[in-house]
Amino acid sequence: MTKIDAARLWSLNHRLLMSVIATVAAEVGALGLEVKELFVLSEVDEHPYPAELAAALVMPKPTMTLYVKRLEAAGLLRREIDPDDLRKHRLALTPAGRKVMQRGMTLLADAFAARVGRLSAGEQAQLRGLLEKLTG
Amino acid sequence: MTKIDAARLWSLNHRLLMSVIATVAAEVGALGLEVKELFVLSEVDEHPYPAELAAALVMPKPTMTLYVKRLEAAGLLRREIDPDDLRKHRLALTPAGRKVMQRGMTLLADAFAARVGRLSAGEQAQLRGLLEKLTG
DNA sequence: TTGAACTGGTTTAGTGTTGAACTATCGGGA
DNA sequence: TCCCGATAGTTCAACACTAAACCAGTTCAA
Repeated sequence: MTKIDAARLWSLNHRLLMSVIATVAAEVGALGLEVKELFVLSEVDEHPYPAELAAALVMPKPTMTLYVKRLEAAGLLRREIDPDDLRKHRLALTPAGRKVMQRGMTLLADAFAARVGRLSAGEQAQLRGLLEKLTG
Repeated sequence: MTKIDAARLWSLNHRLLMSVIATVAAEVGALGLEVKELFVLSEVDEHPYPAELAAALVMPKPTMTLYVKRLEAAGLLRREIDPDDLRKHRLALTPAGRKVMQRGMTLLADAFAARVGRLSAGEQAQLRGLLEKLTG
């Protein structure tokens, strides 16, 4: 694969993602949530500390502070000091937060699926495996 | 593939792209350019009008106004009124703009390729095939 | 123990982005 | 010809984002 081909693929891929975000923004907004906030919620189980979350989602720490604050105020997230390390704030989804997160991810998945419908189930699994290697 | 898996797939893809952007930001910056400005340059040939560009790159028109203004001021872009429709501003890369664009896209491609390098030759071929189906 | 270096998280101040409203032009129908 | 609705692009005020600096708590070597 030549360099210019890789750049082209990358660019198309980027456009695909931007377009999916734009498509679901309105529906996700109806849940009282922004798309980026939805991403935060979706990773809380796996990365329950703000600094971890920020690294996983590739965003600066102050931005995460802001999102966590908003999500907590909205009652979607709980936050408590970690007794083992008083610097850390352990995060957890509230029941409402989990519900909204699942609905939002379904919206996102639907929009994405509409575009990747060209791939068979097997191919989708394949793609997932490859992306996991790339992001690991 | 369940919906939640599709969401996971989307999330992985998104993280990959964000991470590549973060990686090249400094090098592209050395060219006197932001990554998003680079994207604008890369699409000018194909979409020579601001409104078209904004749609193609999925960004609002005022943002495009700003980028075009900056890129023109930097001497990377030329802008002239379209004689056939006085509302339109036809855009074209200057020689300097084309050079910078090509260098920037190479940086982007290299960063992408560095990650693709984790995959075996067979896996790379697989990935390429899948992405081509997705974006083709 | 102490304190220097590090990590988690927040605040602030400045920059970047964008929705809403605007101007100018176009295109088509009466 | 004269509207009227639509489109290209811009302006501006409001909002979102983040770099830099900061505080608090932890770790570990001396």
